[in-house]
Amino acid sequence: MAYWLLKSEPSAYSWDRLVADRGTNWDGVRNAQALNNMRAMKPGDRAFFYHSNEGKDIVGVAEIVRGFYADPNDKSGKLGMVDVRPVIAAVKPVTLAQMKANPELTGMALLRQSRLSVCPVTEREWQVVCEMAGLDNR
DNA sequence: GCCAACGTTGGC
DNA sequence: GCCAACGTTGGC
Repeated sequence: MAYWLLKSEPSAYSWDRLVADRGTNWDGVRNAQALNNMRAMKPGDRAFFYHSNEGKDIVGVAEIVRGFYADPNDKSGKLGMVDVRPVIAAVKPVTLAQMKANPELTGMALLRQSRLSVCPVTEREWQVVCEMAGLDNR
């Protein structure tokens, strides 16, 4: 199983909305690198849900329930989406500042490439952040 | 194929 | 609101 991080501005689509919707199609991604990360996603993979701009914190864990598939509205054939569902909210949201301050997380893609909206997360990083979030390695 | 100009994201 | 760090576009 692989681990990921999905960014969303809460004003555009928040964790609360994901919970209320019980899941959503993660579409609208245009960046090539982010799309490549999405192509590598498989059902069962887990992803942190990160609020950008407002909050700047990881607020929950989501699960990939359907791997990458083409966006039917995209003529270029390059765009696509995955389906996600909420798993559990963070007991304690983990802020960007906290992650930056943790020496174990200096290599995190989120910190190295601030503009990448779909980031890979290593198993070690996943464990560390879960612990910070008050989630016992979920 | 290079690179300047421009647009976008997202932290501060 | 500003700006750094990208990505994209288009002229050459």
